[in-house]
Amino acid sequence: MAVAALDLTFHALADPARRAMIERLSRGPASVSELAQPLAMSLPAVVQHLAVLEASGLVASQKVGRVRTCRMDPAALSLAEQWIDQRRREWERRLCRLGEHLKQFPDGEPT
Amino acid sequence: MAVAALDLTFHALADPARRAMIERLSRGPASVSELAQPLAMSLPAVVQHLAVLEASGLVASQKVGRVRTCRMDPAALSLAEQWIDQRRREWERRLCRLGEHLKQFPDGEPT
DNA sequence: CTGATACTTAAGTAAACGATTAAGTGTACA
DNA sequence: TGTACACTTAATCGTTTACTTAAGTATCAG
Repeated sequence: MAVAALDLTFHALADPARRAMIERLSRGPASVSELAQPLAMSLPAVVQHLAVLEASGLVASQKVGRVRTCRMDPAALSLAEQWIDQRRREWERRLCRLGEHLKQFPDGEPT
Repeated sequence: MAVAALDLTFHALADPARRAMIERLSRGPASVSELAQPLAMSLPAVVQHLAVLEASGLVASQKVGRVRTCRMDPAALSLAEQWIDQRRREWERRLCRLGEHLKQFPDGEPT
């Protein structure tokens, strides 16, 4: 269940244009045009990237008049961060166990 | 430059099979067959996923005799985690500034 | 030497991606 | 009213992905 959410989130983060959009939105809301302005691509391309970001939950938007305002939602970002952190912790935990183990056998691996 | 590295890392993390492989490797080294065993796909498919993981630097492997042993490298993971953390921090920093601002204008937005 | 094991390589395929251009919709404003 | 603006939709196109099967290579065990 959470698997698919991580799929969408990491996939959304795997593109430099989409990360640039998130970097912009982390500094505050922006319209679609404002998001598109620094990017070297057509507006429809930007909108497609935006759809990927919205599908992942990283970004939400609402339209008022003729301008759509986008804002970042850090919750999806935290989910991804937590997954990474858990893997890193598990890796470190294993190193600790390994160290404790080696202390008992000062002159080489027991097995 | 670091952009391409994040591309590769997030792309590597965007697939459930590859995340499963990393989860396995966070608990210790494993052979290709061991990585493949819980996955519902052919061995060549697993090897292709492994190539993606190695290209991102998340995993390294070496062959001894006929068995290739894979181990996780947490450095690439940290790089991704740092990018996420920076975005979250910037978002939070902006919330703080916004709060300070609103304190000066208790009855609505100044602009 | 023979056979089993552990990959490895190659080739092919269906679907997803990332972009484009062209045309359309709905606001805002003079 | 009419024109510029801010998207929006649709159709298309070349590339990359995520597999597959089939066949090949290199150990190791007896």
